[in-house]
Amino acid sequence: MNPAASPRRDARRNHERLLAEARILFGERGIEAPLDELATRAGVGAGTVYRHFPNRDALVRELYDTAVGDLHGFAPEILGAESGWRSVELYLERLAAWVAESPYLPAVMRRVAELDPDYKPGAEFEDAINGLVARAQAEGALRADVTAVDLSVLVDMLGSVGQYGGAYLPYWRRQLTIVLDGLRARPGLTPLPGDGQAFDEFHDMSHQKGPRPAAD
Amino acid sequence: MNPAASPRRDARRNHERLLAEARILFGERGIEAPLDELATRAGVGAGTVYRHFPNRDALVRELYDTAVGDLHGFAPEILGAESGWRSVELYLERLAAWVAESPYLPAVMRRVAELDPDYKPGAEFEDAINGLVARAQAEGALRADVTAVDLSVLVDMLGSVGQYGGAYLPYWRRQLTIVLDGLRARPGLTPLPGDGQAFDEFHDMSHQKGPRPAAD
DNA sequence: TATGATTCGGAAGGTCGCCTCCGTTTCATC
DNA sequence: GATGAAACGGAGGCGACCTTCCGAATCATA
Repeated sequence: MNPAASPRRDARRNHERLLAEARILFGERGIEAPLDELATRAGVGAGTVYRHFPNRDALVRELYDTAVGDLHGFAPEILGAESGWRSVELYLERLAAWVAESPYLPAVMRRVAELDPDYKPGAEFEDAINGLVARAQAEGALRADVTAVDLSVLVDMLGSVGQYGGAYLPYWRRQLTIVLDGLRARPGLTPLPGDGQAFDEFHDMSHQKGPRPAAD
Repeated sequence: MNPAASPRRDARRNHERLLAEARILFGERGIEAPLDELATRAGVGAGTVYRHFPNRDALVRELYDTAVGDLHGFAPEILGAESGWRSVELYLERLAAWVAESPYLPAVMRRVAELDPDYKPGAEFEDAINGLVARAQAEGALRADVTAVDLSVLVDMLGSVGQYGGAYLPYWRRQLTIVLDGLRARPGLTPLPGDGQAFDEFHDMSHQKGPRPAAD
C-alpha cells in the first residue's frame, strides 16, 4: 500500500466518528470506558476500532493532538484583542469555556504525560501568554503580582465545572466575573502568597506528573 | 450474633485501614480501581474486603459518609469567626483545602448521587452558609450580588487542583487570594451575569446528576 | 460493471478483576 | 490456656472486556 495514499472515504468517516464518540464517551465514563461501547456508539464493529487505533493509548494520543490543534484556533482572537486586558478576559473566557466543554481532556492529558513525559506541544504557547500578561500589566490594568501560570491555573479551575456533567455550564461565568474583578489592578489588593510557578511545573501539574497525595 | 456488639479489634483495625487505603487508591486511580489492589495495599485478603463492604458501592457510600462527617468538623471555626467576611475567607480556605486534599471526593459524590439521588446530607449546611453570606454582605464587606451557591462553586473550583496529583497543592492559595479580592465589595465591580443557582441545583451539579454533554 | 484492494463486522480466545467459599487463624472470655 | 465465636486469607469460578482474525462487504478505478 502507498503510505501517502489518502484513505478510503468510509475509513475517514469512521475515523472521525470514532474520535467524536470517544470524546463523548470518555467525558461521561472516563478514558477507561469499554471500547466495545465505543464501537457500538460509533456504529462500527469492534475490529474497526482496532484498525484505526492499535490500542487505547493511540486513541488517547490522537485526542490529545486534536485538542492541541483546537488551541491554535483560539490564538488569533485572544492575541489580537484591542488591549492587553481584553486579551486576558478572552484568554480566561475562551479557554475555560473550551475546557469546560471538554470533560475528557484532563484524563487524556494525564495519560499522555504518563506515556510521553517529555511531549509538551503546548510549550509553544508560553511566550504568547507571557506577552499577553506583560502587555496587560504595562497598561496598568492587570494586577502586577500575577503570572501567566496563575492565569493558566485559573483556566483549569474555571473549566473544572466540565467535570460536573454539564449541569453548571450555563452558570460558571459568574465565577469568571469574580475572578476577573480579582485580577484588576487597584489599590488595596492582597499580595499573592508564595512565588508563581514556572511553566514546566504547570505542565507537570496539569498533566498530573507531580508527587501523588500519599501513595503507599 | 448480637447486632449491637462491638466488633473484634482486628476487624475494626482492618475496617479503618481499608477506608484509609481506599481514599488513597481511589484518589490515584479512580473509584473503579481493582479491589484486589485495595486488599493488597491494606495488607488483607480479598475476602476481608468483601466481608467489610459487600460490594464496591457500599465502600463508596461509607467514604461519602465519613466525608460528610469531616464537614461537621469545620463548622465551628468557620461560623464562629469574628466577622462575616472572615467567615467567608475561612469557608473558602478550609473547604477548598479539604477538597484539594481529597481527590477521591468528586467521583465518590457522583456515584452516591447515582445510587441514592435523594440522599443529601449536606443540605443541613445550607442555612449556615446562607447566614454567613448574609452577615458578610450586611457588613458591607462581601459584594452584594454573590450567593452562597456561588461561593460553594468556588470551593469546588479551587479544590479542583486536587485532581492534579498533589503537585499544585503548595500553590493554589494564590488563586484563592485573587478570588477573595474579587469578592470584596467595592465600587466598579462587574455585575455577575445571570441568576444565582438554588442549592438543589448546586447539589445536582456537584454530584453530576444534571444533563450530560451530549450523550447519544 | 468488472476487478482488486481496502475496510468492515463480529465471533472467539485470552486476560483481568469481581466475588464467593471454606479451611485456618485470631480474638475474647472463662 | 482452653473453647467457641468471629474474622481472615487466598484459591478459583465467573463474567466483562481486550484484541485478533478472516470471510464478507465496500470502495476506487478502468
